[in-house]
This record gives sequence, structure tokens and C-alpha cells, in this order.
Amino acid sequence: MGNSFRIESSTDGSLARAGVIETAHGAIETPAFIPVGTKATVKAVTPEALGTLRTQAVLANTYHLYLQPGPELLESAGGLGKFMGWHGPTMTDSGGFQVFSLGAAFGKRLSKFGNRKEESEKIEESLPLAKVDDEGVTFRSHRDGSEHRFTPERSIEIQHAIGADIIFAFDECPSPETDHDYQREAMERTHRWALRSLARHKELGEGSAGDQLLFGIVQGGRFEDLRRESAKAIGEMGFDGFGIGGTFLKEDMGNAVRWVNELLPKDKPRHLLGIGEPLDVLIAIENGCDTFDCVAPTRAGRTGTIYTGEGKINIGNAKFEKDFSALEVGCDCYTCKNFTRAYLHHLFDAHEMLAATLASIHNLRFIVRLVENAREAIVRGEFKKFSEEFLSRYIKI
RNA sequence: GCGCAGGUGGCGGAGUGGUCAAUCGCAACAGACUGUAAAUCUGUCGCCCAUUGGGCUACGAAGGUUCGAAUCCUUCCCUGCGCA
Repeated sequence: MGNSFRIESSTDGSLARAGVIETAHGAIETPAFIPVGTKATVKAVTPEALGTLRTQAVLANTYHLYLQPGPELLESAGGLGKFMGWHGPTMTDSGGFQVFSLGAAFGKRLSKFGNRKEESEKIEESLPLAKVDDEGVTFRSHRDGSEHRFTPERSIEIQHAIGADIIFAFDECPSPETDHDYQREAMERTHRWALRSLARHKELGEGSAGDQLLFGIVQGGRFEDLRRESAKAIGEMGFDGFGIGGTFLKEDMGNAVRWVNELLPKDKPRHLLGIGEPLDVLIAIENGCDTFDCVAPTRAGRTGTIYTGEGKINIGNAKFEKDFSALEVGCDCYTCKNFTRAYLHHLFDAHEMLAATLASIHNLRFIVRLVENAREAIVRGEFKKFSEEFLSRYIKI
């Protein structure tokens, strides 16, 4: 596997860098925000619109596509991109995150970020749908309860069938509530799984056309020793790039990412998994990440939260009923150029499907543009200044 | 005019002597959402103070029975259906 990544510029004083990842379906100029299209669709947004808002790649999910419509179907369709009508680069997550979301997090209000305040609300216990052992993970389908088993090998096989340009090693994503001991155990297991993922990838000829890039995933939670150990181990295994996975406390994310990126090989791309609020993206870039995927822009958009330069607004609020200005004045997205806050308010109020589409388009464009601007700033050598200017305006309302 | 069925919080609709400021749904108001179990979830939702809690006014209106009434009785008003 030749190197498919080159750095165009990097800044002094931070780990931020601008580069290009070459894939079989085109280049990704980094840093880049990658929208999530779990089930081979970025919810509510057409591929055409994704192109217009200058999305560079889409990330789908192995677990979901495996359950529906199944890897065989995707393979006969000519691969993920062709199937979904998206002709740019694609990625698939390995299913490792579902170890968490269907496991420890199942039935609880738990996200990638831990809560420093123990909001110990009594949460009704529900049986997890995922169980980890050293060999792999046994899942129960969230759709029909049927039992399925993922191993690192199986995940890679499925990802080969799905055919995304960048695929990920199968990992265990532990809960933010787990302690150092368990984080170590999960990390070590993830390392073993990484080697197995890599081995299976090679056996299969590195992708059907030999052109799938495999990224290894760093774990270690919020613990510095584990993060560094994981970065070192995964970094030496010979992956085409890296994913930074796992969970942390909100305020520790920047550190966790920095610990890792100080040690990962500089000449390979680093993808921060599942991060994507505007502030977090800037922190990630500053600390050396090249790409990030996140459901936040689309999920928030679908549920009425709109990103603006001054922070997030909830468009359903009564105060927007007669606000005939754009969602964000000066925004170059389709939604802002053609519709008003009052109209979006009405669409949400009326539960119209177009609400989700227009809001998702805006939020995606907002964050894609933020990252585009960050890239330009890196190239100019002014990332720090750019970031500070953005932060000074972007207040959490 | 007679007969029957009804009148409950913004709306729909439970409740038919005490644990009822009143199930539930909708609407309203607000919040959350970070590798998507998500076009989802949570909270508030008579009025006034309060942290747990307390006070007040309420189930068409007015009287009455009862220790106690949204629930029982009387009269009145209104609505729907049927018959004249």
C-alpha cells in the first residue's frame, strides 16, 4: 500500500495541518468534515445537495448495512457509492461503535462524552444488545432481535463487500463510565483486533480492487498513558491511516487527541471518529486531526437545532415565528439563499419533511465551510487567529 | 313543545361519592442531541408563593344532600339527535 496522503502545510505552534488524501473515488482535501450516512444515505439530504454544499466524502456504517440491505446486495450493486448515487469518496465505520451504542449505552442516555456531573438519574435497566468477548462481539439486531456475530475478520470481509474507499479496523468502543482497568483491557483487545483486521485485509487483497485504505483505531479513553500506548502500538502496525475512537470527558477531548497525534506517524491521515460540533472540530484540527465524521449536523438539524456564527438556535422557538431573515445572514447554502427562519419554523411546526432537509443542508454547509475556512487559514499560517475569531463570536446561547 | 344523550383544563377525551388540580393524546412552551436503536428524546403545562412544600380557584350556572361532590338531588342555561 503506497502512501495516499500528503501534507501541504502545517502550522507552527499547533499540530494543525492541511493535506490531501487520495482515494479510488477522488481526493479529500483535509482537514475535511465527513457527513455520516449510516444506512447509505445522509438522512434527508440528496447526494446532489451534498455535492452542492461541497461535501467531500460520506461515512456509512458496517453494522447497519450488514443488517440491511446486506453486504451481498451492496456488492452486486457495485459498491456503496454506486448504490447510493454518491460518486465521491466513501468510508465505512467497522461496527465498533455499536459495541458501545448497543452495549453499555443501550437504554441509557449515554454518548461519547462522559458527564462530569453525576446526573445519576435512575435509568431503567435494559438488556444490552451487544456482548464483547476476546474473539469478537455478539449482537442482537436492533431491528428484529436476531443474533449476529462480528469478529475483526468478519467486519473486514463485510467492509470489503460494501466497498468503501476507506474502511476501519474493528474496535471496542468502551463507555465513558469505564475505569482505567477496563479501558486498558478494551484497548489491548482493540490492538489484537487491529492486527487481525489488518491480516484479513491483506488476505483479501486489500480490497476487491486492491484500493481500499484500512485505518486502525486508537483507543484509551481519557487516560494519557493508555492513549499514548495505543497511538504507539496502532501507529506501528502498518495501517494506511488512523481513526481516533473512544470516549472521553468533554473537556479532555483536545488533550486525548493531542496525546495521540503527537505519536502517530505524521505522514498518514488521522480521522477523529464521531466528532463534529463546531467547537470540537476546531479543537480537533488544532490538535492534528485531518478528517472527522459526525451525526451532529444532520441530527441536530433534523430536530430543529440550527448552527449559526453566533451559536446554536432552536428554530422551533416561538421567537422565530415572524423572523423573515435567513437562518444565518451571509450563509452561502441553498437553504439560506432561498428561505427564511419563519419558513423553517413553520416547516418544523407542521412536521413537514422538508424541514429536516433544509436544516440538514444548512448545518452541513455550516460545518463544511468552517473546516474549509480552517484549511485556508492553515495554509496562510493563520489558523490560531482564525480559530480565536470564530470562538469569540460563537457563543453558546 | 316533548323524548333521549350530553356539557370536564387551549382542543379531543378519561374519571361517575373520598387517594382529583383531575389518566391519556394533541396543541403550547422550553431543553437535549457528537463513529445514528433517532423525521427522536426529556421537562413544564389552572393561578400564586416555595427547595421538599404550601395556599387559592376550579369539572355549564345556581341552590341542595353529605364529614366529604367533577361524581347524588333540584331548578335554570346551552348543545346534538329523534318526535311533534
